[in-house]
Amino acid sequence: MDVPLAHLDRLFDYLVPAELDDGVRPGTRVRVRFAGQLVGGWVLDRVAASGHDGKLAFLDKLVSPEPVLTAEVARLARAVADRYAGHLADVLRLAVPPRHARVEQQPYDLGLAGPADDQAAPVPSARADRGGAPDTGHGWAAYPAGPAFLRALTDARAARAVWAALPGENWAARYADAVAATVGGGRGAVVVLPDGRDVDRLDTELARRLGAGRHVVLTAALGPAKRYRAFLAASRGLVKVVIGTRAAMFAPVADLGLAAIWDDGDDVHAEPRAPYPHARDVLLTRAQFGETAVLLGGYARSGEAQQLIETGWAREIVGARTAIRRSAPLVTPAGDDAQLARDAAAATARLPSLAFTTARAALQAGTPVLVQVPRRGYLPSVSCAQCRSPARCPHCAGPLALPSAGATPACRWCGRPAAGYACPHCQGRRLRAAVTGARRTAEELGRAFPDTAVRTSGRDEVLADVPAEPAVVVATPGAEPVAAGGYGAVLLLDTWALLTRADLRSAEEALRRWLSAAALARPAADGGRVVVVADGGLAPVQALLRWDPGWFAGRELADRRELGFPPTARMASVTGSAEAVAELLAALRLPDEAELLGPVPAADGQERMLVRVRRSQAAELARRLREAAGTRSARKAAQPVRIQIDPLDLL
DNA sequence: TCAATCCGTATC
DNA sequence: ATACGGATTGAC
Repeated sequence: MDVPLAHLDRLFDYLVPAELDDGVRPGTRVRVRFAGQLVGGWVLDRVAASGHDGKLAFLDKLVSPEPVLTAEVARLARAVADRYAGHLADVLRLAVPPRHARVEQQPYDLGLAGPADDQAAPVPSARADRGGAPDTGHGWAAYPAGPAFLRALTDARAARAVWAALPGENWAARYADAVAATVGGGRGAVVVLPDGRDVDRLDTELARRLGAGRHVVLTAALGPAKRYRAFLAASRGLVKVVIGTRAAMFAPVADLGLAAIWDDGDDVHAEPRAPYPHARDVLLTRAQFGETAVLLGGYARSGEAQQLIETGWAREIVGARTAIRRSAPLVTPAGDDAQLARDAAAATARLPSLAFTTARAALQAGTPVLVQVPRRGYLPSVSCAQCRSPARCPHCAGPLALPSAGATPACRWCGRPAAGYACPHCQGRRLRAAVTGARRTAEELGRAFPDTAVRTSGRDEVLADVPAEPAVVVATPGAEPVAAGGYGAVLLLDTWALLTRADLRSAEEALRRWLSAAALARPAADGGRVVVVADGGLAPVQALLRWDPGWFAGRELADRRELGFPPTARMASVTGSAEAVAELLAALRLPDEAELLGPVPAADGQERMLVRVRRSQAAELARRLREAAGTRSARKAAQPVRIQIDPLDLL
């Protein structure tokens, strides 16, 4: 029922008029009269008798006989709504695209050359054939646990893997291998990718592996008609493989054999609309319902992925140490320099000499150079003036901030002042504000390297690839083009802005971005060099030097366990006007041992409270938050509150 | 005594 | 939300 009220998030029985008897099937959209008005609704089931005591009304109208909500997706949506303390209707809005009547009438054109059968799915090739994209050339065989994982997919077993892609890996080809193996085993697959460029890459690889018309791309960027067409191809069972951005996470693929996501640490996987589900969580929930295999891959590893390994839920697939040595570029830090460390502005205004000479050598060798610079707009935060670790509240481990220059720092979570702060790492007592530095421009680099083409790839214009010729390519994280044959040098600049962000995940995020860029460099043996302008003693820098995302993720997860952060604990944030937040908290029956943090100011003069519980109480907390939202909405609360479970921005 | 209004509760 | 019912209030 499409009513935006928490306490009405339940089933209602309606009589079906005789003339609609055929069309009204589970999964169809209907219109019903509810509390005097006509609202949209979903047919979840047909039953002979109702348990409802009062008198039943008739359905008003069948919107379409197309059963767009499959039983599996309905169940999944309910589970997602429960986990995120949200409404089923909200999740269904995310799961089923708006109807497009014309598309529904048209016969679907698969663009098939001929009928393909599952048995003909190609076997993963041992040799790479990539036309441009870098590759290790060994496929899944480069990973000791790789072939067994593919076999499990072919045998339709529910293997669950966290995959650390080797530097230079053509990850899209490996995902295509995994999808082909799943299809070969007679089952379907859903793959979620961060952005359109990644979708294109996998699309190309899949077309190569499966042939035309065997898979479909589902992204919000397609627009309403194409999106609904792609959706119908899946819900009608015309294709078994759906790939796309997070819009694809609910794709109605029957008999799901593989749920996969690439680079799950990328924050674009978090849905910005209520109830704010994360694609990784949705896919894991799906996998738990069916006998579905899971593939979480990336050059980096998220804390959540690490948790899956440590709890034994998933197994890791990593390259052998020798394979990593063979394919990794040589990474050198350029930032131990005390001078650079003391002054962030100086560090970003000048290209350190090592970075400059490395880039020049790569250009002279006839190879392109990638320069990664962070996007603008990071939040200022406070860190130790001596060792630069982010300053955290001694009480609740929230981030400290300076209310005004020279003032006592205070916690942004619990509001407690942190007078006499001493850094837990180096005992330093002075704090520094880490403000956003000036962004290096492509023009500046052009001056540094005259006679060399400087290209940019970023928010406005994203390049997919660049040729194997000397050029300086300036890119923001996530927009790095793939270079034919790999980059001769990769420079990671302005690392300060990343590392000192007032964000729980800043170190993990920095490493994720660095590894993704560094993975595009040639192997060290072919001259591939990476210069990271950061202190070589920092953990994420160490992880990059050693190319060991697993080591870092393990450390990171241990830290989060210590501090009581997700994913080792479950947090919920309640945001709204002070009055609304107080109202919700008054209605909330806190689980035992739940911790309340805050209030802290949020955007637009709003207020935010955090609730923290152990993971074992996570479901109970979500249930009670739903209940509290229900009592509030039943009392016709005027002001809205936003409830988020494990929000990414735990400021 | 009747209607206008308020409040609480249910919404099939 | 909207709709309805029962209680409450106020004017004749």
